[in-house]
Parts: sequence; C-alpha cells; structure tokens
Amino acid sequence: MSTSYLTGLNNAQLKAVTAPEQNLLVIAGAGTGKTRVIVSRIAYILNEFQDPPRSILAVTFTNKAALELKERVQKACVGINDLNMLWAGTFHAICARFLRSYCFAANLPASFTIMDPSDVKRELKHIIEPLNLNLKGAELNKLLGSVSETIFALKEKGLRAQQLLSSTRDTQYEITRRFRSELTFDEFVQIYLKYEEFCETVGAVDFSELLLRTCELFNKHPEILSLQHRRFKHILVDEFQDTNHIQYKLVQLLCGENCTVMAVGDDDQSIYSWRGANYRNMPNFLRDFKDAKLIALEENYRSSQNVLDLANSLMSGCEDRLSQKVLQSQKGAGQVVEVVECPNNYQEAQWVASTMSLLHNAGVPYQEMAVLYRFNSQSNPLENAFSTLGIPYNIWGGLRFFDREEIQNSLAYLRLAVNENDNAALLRIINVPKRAIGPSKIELIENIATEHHCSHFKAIELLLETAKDPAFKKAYAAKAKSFKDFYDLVLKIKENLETQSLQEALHFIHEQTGLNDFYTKKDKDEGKNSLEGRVANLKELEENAARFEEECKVNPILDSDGNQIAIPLLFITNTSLVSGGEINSKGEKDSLQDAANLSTIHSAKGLEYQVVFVVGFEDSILPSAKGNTLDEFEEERRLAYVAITRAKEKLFLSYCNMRTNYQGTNYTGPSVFLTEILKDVNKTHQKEQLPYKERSVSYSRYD
DNA sequence: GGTATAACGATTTTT
DNA sequence: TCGTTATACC
Repeated sequence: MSTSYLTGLNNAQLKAVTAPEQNLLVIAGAGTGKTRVIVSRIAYILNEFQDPPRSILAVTFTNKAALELKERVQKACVGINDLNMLWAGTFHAICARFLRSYCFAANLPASFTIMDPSDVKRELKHIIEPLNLNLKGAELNKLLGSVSETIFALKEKGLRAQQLLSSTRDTQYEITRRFRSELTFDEFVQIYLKYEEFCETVGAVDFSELLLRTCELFNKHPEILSLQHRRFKHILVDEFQDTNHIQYKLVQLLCGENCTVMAVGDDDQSIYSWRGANYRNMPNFLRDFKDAKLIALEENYRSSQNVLDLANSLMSGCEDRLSQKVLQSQKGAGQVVEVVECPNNYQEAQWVASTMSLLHNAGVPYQEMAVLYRFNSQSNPLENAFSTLGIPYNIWGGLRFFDREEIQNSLAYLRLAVNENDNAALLRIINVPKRAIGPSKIELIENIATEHHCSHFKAIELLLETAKDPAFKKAYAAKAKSFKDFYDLVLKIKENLETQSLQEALHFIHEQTGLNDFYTKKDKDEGKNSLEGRVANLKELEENAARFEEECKVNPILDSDGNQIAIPLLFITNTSLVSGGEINSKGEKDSLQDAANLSTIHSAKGLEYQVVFVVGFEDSILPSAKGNTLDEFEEERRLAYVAITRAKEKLFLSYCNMRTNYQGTNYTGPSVFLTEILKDVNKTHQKEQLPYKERSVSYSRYD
C-alpha cells in the first residue's frame, strides 16, 4: 500500500489528514495547503479505513473546485476502484442530484427544470405588474432585484411564504426594509406566495429552492435520509466559512450516526456574508458536531514573509476571530512590499501599467501579474492604460459562458422541449429570433393559460385547435398562424430528443429556430469574426453536449428505481449550475495567453500570482463607503486580507489623493487599514533600527 | 412590430 | 462613464 499521499505534509496537516474518524474543523489560513489536506484526507480514508469511494461526499464552493478536487483525488489514488462513485460537487449540484433521484418524494415532476435568476425576475415581473405600483421602469427593475434577492435569502433561511404569515414584527420589518416604501409586507408575501405557486405548476425550481427542497425532502422522508446515512461515512466541506444557514442544516442532516464531517475553511477569508454566508458556522460547528476537534494550519507555502507580515498585522486588528492565526512563510523574507501614493486614479493606472511593463521586460510573465480592486468600475482607467502601453490583459468576473444570452436562449428551447410546462423558458424564446409574437399575442396566450389552468405551451395548442374550428377561423386565423411554426418547432425538437444525440438535437435547434442566422447577423453587426462571436459559442455548446453525453455513458446517473436519468435532463441541470468556460468581459471565448489579470478582490479568491497590485487602497474604497456597521467594516478588512495574501513574491499597494469617476471627483487618501499596518511595520523597523533599504516595506510617490 | 434616442442608476457574485 | 431599459416614432 502506498502512503505517498502523506509525504511532504507538515505536522498540522498530517494531524488533520491522519486523524481518527471524528468530526474535525480545520482552520486553513491563506496559502496553507488546504486542498492538499482534503485530497490527502480522502486518500487516507480510502487506504487506511478501507472505506469505498461511494462512502465519501466532498462539497466545494464552485464547480471548478469540484472538478479540480476530483482530478487530484484521481492522481493521488491510483489503483483504487470505483473512484467515480465518490461524490464531489457544490451544494447545489448535490441537491439537484438528490432531487432528480427522489423527485416523486420531493413532489417535483421528473422533468423539473432549473430557473436561473433572470428567469425568476421575468416571472416576478409578471406577478408584480398587475399590482400597478406606479413605478418607473428602472425603479420596477430595482424592485424586482430586491424581491428576488429577498426570496432567495428567505429560502436559504428555510422560510417559505406560508411561514412568513405568522412571522414576528421584527422579521416583517427586516423584510420590508429592503423595499423602502415600494412594497408592504403583505404585498411581498402575496408575491412570494404567487411565485411559489408559479414554480409549483410549472415544475421549475430556482437555485435556493434546490437547497430548501432537499432539506424538506429529508425532513419529510426519514427513510430516504437513512439511505444517505447508510451510504455516507465521510463528509468533507471546503470553504466552510462561506456556508449559509441551509447548507449548514444540510450537512447536519446528512451526517448520520456513523458519519463524521471534516469542515475546512478560514474565517479570516469570509467575504460573502452579504450573500448569506455565515462564518460563525465555524464556531457553531464546534458546538453542534459531537466531539469536534480543531486544527489550525499556519504554515504558508505561498507568500514571502514580508507579505505575510502585512497580512498578519492587518488581521491582528480584528476582534472576532476563531483563532489568532499568525501565518509563517516557508519561503523567507522575500522582496520589499511597495506602498505607492498617486495623485489620481489615472496616474495610478499609468503607474501600474508602466511598472508591469518593466517587470515583464525583467522576465516576469504577464499572466503571473494581477491587479486587484474593490469595484468593477475601477477597471476602466486600468484598461485604458494597458491598451496605451500595449499590455495584453484579461478581465475576470465578466459574463460567464452559460450566462450568455445566446446560450441561455438555446437552452431555453431545450428546456421547453424537455418540460413543456416551463413557461419561463417559453417566454424567453417565443419571439427569439423575431417571429412576430409581440406583447399582445403573449397576453392572449397568458389569458388562455389562466382560463384553462394550463401551461403556456398547452395554451398555444388550444389556440391552434380553436383556430381550426370554422366558427373561430376568422377571428383566430391571423394570430394562430404565427404560433403554428413555433409550436411545430418545439414538437420537432421533442421528437429529435427521442431519436437523436443531444449534440444533434442542439444543432437542429440552432439551425432550425433561426438562432444561428440571427446571431450570425448580430456578430457581423458587432464586427465579430467566426471565432469570437455568439455563433461560435453556440457551436461550443454543441461540443459541450457531445462531451457530456460521452461522460454520461461512462458514468450513468440513476434514479431511485435504478433507471438511468435522461441525458437532456441531466444536461440542463448541469448547465444551469455550472459556470462554463473562461470568458473575459469582451466576450472573447479564449482568454489571451500571456496576459495580465484584472479582477475584483472577490473573484480573485483562491487564486495566486507572483506579482500583485492592490489598487485603490483608500478610505471609501477599501473599506467601501457603503458599509456602516462594524460587521461590514470587518468584512472589508478580510477583503483587504484576501487581496494581500494573493501575492507570492511581490506586493504593491497603491492609493490616490484624488479620484474621478462617474460620481465626480473626490479627495481620498490612504485606507485606515494601510495606516494601521504601516504603523505596525514602522514600529518594527525602528526597533530593529533597519536602514531604509532593508526595510520590509518601502514607500514612494508617483507623479 | 421594429428601431433610434432619452433617462436612469451604479459594491462585492456563485449557484 | 457605461450599460440597460423605457419611450417615441416610423
């Protein structure tokens, strides 16, 4: 038996990896080899405990992380059979799979589809419009945002509309606060009720519903839950600081008598609390999971000590920490951290670009350099400066592959063919490309649907039937004609799914619905060539489908009766949840090869670069001016911490005295965090009487 | 029903 | 400044 998965681990890591079967909370500071520990622990479970892969459930924050984990486990566990029985995925993907398997018990149709947030908004608009709230378009849109966010947040707290009816005044206030005065509590509850009703009749679930529905499934059906308890002996959860209420509940539910959980996370890197993440789930874990043991990883393999000194000093100012970690570098002091003062944000951008250019000439590849900022809006001057100097760059955090309009539209056809009740999908594409079905005709369909309590698609069918009747022929003939093509098209797609491969079916959709022609024209108008345009993305989707189909054949997913679940269904589920290929904000499919990285701090989480520029280290930027409470302030501190700890060799921090953006011109200045850190560092410098050039932090001004 | 222009609002974002 | 969406007009 090989134990190579243990070599090279430090003491703390070894302790975590080789711990007996018990609940474990691993606090893994930035760059301390967290993924390594998870992979090694899985290898240890398989080799030492001799438990089969199917007894392991590994939960990650993103699909990308799940994929990476699976690959690394495969490498570390050569010779172990049935590795594909190991479950690794996000909470959402895992729940979707449970719901597919137990759809009947979960009270969902076998063909249930998953709505993305834009579908949800479109439906909420339908629900809210008849209320005649007298809102301007933009205001209505903002309200739609708040309402959908609120519904998601409530579901993730486990609250359905029905339960809100008996909620306390405090809860009611918490909810209505989000809508200013545009919506009363009762109005909101009515909307929420109607929305749930819509989802129910249509057989569609939103992202939050996946989690809530699965929780309810297990609570209502202990026999199904005990099946899981019999299966899962080891649950590993990565990024535990980013779990929310319902995800924590799910872990509790899934953890049976003979199961232990390894929760891995870093409370210092919790930067998503505004989305419902609760880092206090980490201390709660110690309280709620029997005999849970705590292990902290502090040996850092990523950054030099000079970088870590800043990070440590920044976090020492934070009160609410699970453990007062002090990160120790395994790489030595390293290069000086440079703090740079700039007159304004345009100069700052110029300074970044020219410094990068110098570093590149000195041999640092562009892809090893990153500029991190608090707001997307800060990227603009940087992009200009980069273009002027001819520095190639990629912007992260732009539109993702499966969020793209053309992909969503293509998938909507597929969704409708799979589940004709999916009204959200129907409304999305009934007039894309244009086939002369405007608002008035859609209203007609909606009226028929309401009247007959049926789906929109059925309503079209009814309309076409009625139009055949000579008595109505005149009245309906003109209107019916425009629906006929659409109706036949969807039926044909349905038929194709029975006989053709998924790839072929998608190809048919792209050709026959006119999507390809529509986007070919659009690509041309926008001056896109055949490689970077929307048509190319549709092609990519077809190829994606082919790959997916292959995978399904190798590793089929079964329902509770042991039957294989239909591939188109799985594809829809998968693509709704998987963010796809890397796309930069310019919509280019393939990112540039040796290109510098521009990113918000949030989307840089988990990444690392040789050289990092953190720009806009200013009050009202970092920390953001939006935060008022102490909690919000401390989250900004953690954000700064995440930014700093992305750097492997060289870190630059910059701030401006004056900043011009759409709001106008503001006089800014160094961030409180910066003054805090520098005070600390300077103290050390003085104490050790270091000459200026040996100091760990240098300070300069750029004009 | 489709296209040009005005008006508005703008933390952070994964699933 | 930029992107989205409502409206006015053909």
